[in-house]
Amino acid sequence: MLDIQLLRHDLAAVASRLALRGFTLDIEKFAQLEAGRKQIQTRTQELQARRNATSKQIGAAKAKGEDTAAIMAEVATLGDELKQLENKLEQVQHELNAFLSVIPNTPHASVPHGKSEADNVEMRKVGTPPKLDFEVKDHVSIGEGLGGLDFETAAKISGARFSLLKGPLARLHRALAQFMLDMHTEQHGYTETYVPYLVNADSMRGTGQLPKFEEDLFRVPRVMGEEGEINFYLIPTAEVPVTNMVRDEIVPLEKLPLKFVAHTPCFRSEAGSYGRDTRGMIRQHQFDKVELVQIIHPEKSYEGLEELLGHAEVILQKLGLPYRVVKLCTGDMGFSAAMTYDIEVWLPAQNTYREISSCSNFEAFQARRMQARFRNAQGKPELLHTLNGSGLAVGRTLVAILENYQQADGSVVVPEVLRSYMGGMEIIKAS
RNA sequence: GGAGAGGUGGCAGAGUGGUCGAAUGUACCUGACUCGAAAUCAGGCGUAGGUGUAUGCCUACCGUGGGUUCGAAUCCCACCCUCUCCGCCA
Repeated sequence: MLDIQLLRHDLAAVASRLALRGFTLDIEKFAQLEAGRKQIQTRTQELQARRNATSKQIGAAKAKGEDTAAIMAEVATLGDELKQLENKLEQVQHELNAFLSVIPNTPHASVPHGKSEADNVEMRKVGTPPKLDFEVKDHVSIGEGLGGLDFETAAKISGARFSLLKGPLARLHRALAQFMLDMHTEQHGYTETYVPYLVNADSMRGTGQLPKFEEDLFRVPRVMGEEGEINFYLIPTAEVPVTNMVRDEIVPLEKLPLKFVAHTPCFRSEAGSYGRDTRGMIRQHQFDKVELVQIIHPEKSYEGLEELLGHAEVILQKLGLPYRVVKLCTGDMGFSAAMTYDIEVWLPAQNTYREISSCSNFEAFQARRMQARFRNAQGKPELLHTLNGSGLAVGRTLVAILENYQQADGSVVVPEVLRSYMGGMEIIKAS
């Protein structure tokens, strides 16, 4: 959510910044909603003030035992208009709120301008793609060849876009998550958290998934009450429950920054991605991810973003996986982000880099929706900044290991840092 | 699932229809006293919004949403959450 004061005072500037990311702000609609709101609100408050004053008179008069019939008759005439105005005001405020809540964040000034993925800017390449002097297989062939990856059974149990791991590959998956958690808690200063996987609508609104992206989520109906249904939502990322820990909270200044890490499954409906990445584990309805979240002082958030990005990169470095970092352009950034770096890992079978982590600064965009604040040096509540990034997507990391560490005979070498998590196993062979 | 208690300001905790946005304590800020601090004393101290050049004035907010009333923290209804006991249970 953008600051409504900013829109009131500098509408044109906000509109032009949003235009950079391909979003057209309906200036006229905003002006019209605002004008309506102002007029109705002023009139409503006038009437309320009059009603309150008169009611007080009645109270005072009654206390003295005077007759109040005349004043009561007078105030009674206010009732209808006031009720109407109050309803109107509520309606226009709802409209205004709905209007605001689908406006994306404004990009940071340093974000490169562009329309799509093609305009993202490569920051650096780290590591060298392995030279494989044999016919390179993709992770599906490798995994199935090892007898540890089974899409058919997953499809029988659930359907398309699910996978099933067995034996050493299932263990490798677990090893990866453990390794990442250990790195972030022991080396990078994050507090490990275990969080709910089903969250309420307020939490989804807080981080920006709702109201605009409901079709990307799995909704779990909970109660059908008189007021309508109450839903749970399956988390599409641990960002949602972890960031919402500070929703409606005022965090003491000295506790900042809060740094949390969580390993959770993520559930995405992948509506609108029909036909994309249908083969393999790249795009699934369910996948595991280790997520880093920082709740941070506004002046420190860009520093924090670089740091968080570095924490994610270390994982790839330790695993010996080649990757590159790209800075997303204005047109490719997510709804809530002010700046985003993607980390892309090298996948030999695709002969390209594929996204394995996304690290963003949301500035106060999420915090404003969540009313997540801290008490500043003057003792006044002020909005926090929020950051998050994958550190890393576990399934895609598994894919990268299978492909980068594959051998001519179809076996896969276990990266050294994972061996202690694998009971000392150095190589995964077909059973 | 059954029975009961409760949700009020940063925290604790009064308040059962009329100057209650809310006593009191505590925390915090300012001043006095002090070489300085503690203690003491005096004053200040919620959030959001509207409006005005301005001291300011006004509105809303006592879990959430409805309702009754001239007037609701206070009465009524529904829901959410927390706690205690019983039952069931990974």
